[in-house]
Amino acid sequence: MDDNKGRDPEFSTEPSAWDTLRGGAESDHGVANYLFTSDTESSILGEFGWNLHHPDDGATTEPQRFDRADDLAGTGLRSLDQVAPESTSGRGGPVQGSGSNPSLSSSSSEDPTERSTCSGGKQPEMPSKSKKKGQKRIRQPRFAFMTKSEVDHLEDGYRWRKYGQKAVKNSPFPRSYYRCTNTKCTVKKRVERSSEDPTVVITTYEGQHCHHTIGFPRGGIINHEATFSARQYLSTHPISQFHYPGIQLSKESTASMIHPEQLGLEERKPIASSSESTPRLPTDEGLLGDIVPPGMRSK
DNA sequence: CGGATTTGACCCGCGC
DNA sequence: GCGCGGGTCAAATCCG
Repeated sequence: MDDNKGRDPEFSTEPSAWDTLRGGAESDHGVANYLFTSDTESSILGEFGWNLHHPDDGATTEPQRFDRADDLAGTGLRSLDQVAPESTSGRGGPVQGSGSNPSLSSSSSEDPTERSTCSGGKQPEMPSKSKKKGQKRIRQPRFAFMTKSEVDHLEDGYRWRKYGQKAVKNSPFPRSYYRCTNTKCTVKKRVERSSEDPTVVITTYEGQHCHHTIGFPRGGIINHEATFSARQYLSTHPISQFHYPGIQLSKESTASMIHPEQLGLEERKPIASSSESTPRLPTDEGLLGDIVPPGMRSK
């Protein structure tokens, strides 16, 4: 809805972004892409708390972890500018509100961790429409996964507000942009369908929640056990600190596992590459304890 | 009426 | 330098 108009290749038949993903994986900046292969994903997912399966369907997903923006280059989600920790999106308008007042952080989270992860240390407010020029934006860590599902929306225990939708080049399906409704939370996610396989939903999370989940308003549940396990896993597997508990497919979903091979992901970098040894994020200190919902903590 | 969504405009980075 | 494409803003609109 924008510049795309007029030259919108929206319905072109060219390869999709995910085609790029398959073979175009390139981490120009030597950034490590973390991809859970079929070998490890199940265990990791399980321990990770990704109950990416509908209680009835047993749907699964294929997650990929991106520590930095650039890494998404491989996913076709290229050219994701770097967002400075202080400003997830330079323009930080009202909606961006997240940053509105990190220091305000209320109640349960006054600890520094929350500030650092939630607001990313972002400035309380950015003049709208004045993205700091010259300031390279540093993206927050991302975690993407593909889900075979009829529905786009995965219940993950958080509330999201849609703030944009764009036509994706070479794909008949638009990409939707959501951000966490929590004012202190800057987490965002993109949802799009694979142009190649319309049944595949690609969800990319960016940032880390600094608050608790709200549960599943639509009747879903959070797998506390799994999440707890995830905590334990995370505590010993820094790489997995990126934590999104309780992802759940909705009823209509007929999700099933998508194997890397099917997506040509075997061409991607192996899960554990270089920096995995130290996959820690700048803001991960004490993170785990903060992003785990209270109920799970008490466990 | 307030919150969520839609959607056109704008900004920015990157490739050519 | 320019055009393309992605990402975000924000006013308008929708909806409960």
